[in-house]
Amino acid sequence: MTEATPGRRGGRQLPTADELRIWRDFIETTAALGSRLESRLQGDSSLSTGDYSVLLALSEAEGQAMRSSELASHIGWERSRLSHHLGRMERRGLIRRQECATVPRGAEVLLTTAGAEAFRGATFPHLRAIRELFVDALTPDQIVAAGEIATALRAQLDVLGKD
Amino acid sequence: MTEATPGRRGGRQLPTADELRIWRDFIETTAALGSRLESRLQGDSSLSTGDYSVLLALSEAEGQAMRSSELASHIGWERSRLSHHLGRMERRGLIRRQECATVPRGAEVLLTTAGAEAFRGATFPHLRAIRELFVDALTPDQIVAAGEIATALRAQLDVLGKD
DNA sequence: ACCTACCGGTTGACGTGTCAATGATGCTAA
DNA sequence: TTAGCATCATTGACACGTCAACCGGTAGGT
Repeated sequence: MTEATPGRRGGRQLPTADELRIWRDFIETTAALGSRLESRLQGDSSLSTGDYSVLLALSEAEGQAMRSSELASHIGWERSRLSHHLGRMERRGLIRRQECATVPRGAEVLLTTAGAEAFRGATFPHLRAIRELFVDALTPDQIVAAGEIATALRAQLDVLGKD
Repeated sequence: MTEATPGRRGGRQLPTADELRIWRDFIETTAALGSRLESRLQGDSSLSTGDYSVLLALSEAEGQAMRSSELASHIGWERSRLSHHLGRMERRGLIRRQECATVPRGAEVLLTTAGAEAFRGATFPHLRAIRELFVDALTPDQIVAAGEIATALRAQLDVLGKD
């Protein structure tokens, strides 16, 4: 680097103009990509990506059922978020909740037939959208690079903690 | 199944397992990055990234003022979204709205002193967070690659249209 | 036994985003 | 002129997320 003082990364405090431009492109484009996926899924199946995550997890679970906390940590959500979301999904008939026999004060979340059906109908168009919007947009090298970038960013998020 | 004829990219319909894993890492990590930035900004300045975008645009505008529509297209928001957001920012005293002299039906959005001050206080910590969470996480090559990936993804979003 | 502390889950308040509908006002064409 | 029509902005209804408070129950320590 061009810095004289050997602080961390040369002691530079702020991003350069180029770095900032790339940052904005990157964060805005990935956000736009996410919301495009969201609206594609919505149009194809009337499910949100949140619904999809929940249905995917339940579909793969034994007995198409999971305890609420377990489900939350499996898909990486806070319990409160999941609880609100399950309420909305229950109103739409996609899942059911019932007292858990084994765990006191536990809630068992189960997939309904309507939920399973909605998930089956959503899978193919969703994966196709991922191919069209992500895989087809990039060269194989870029896909690999995207994976490495994600790994590096995740590592930095982890090392800096929740501060 | 559906593919006796060679479609594009060898007729492959769905992403491979590797592509899907990278996709998930990528989209989840970028989303997490965005929300970490959000909460850093919130903690440092009590502003959201939405607030920041609005304040940035107004700060750079002549007379610290802009017409609502102009502002919306400048930061790439729908007008309805902006209107809701401006309502909340106005309640907090960050901006003011008044009838526009030049354009009939136009609303002029102006930065208040409190808004300008909040923006000044937020800038440095925000840029520092971008450096820590993004720039410092990646090698220079990866930063360049991230820019190229963003460009390629954006191009694909544009070519596929709003469907 | 009692107090406390945690644990699983829910709830309410509020900020945020989208969509569709609504004013309010100019522009244009029959 | 007037009947449409586009434009600028707001509004209401709703989905989604986070935060903090809460409730009910189990477990430990005294």
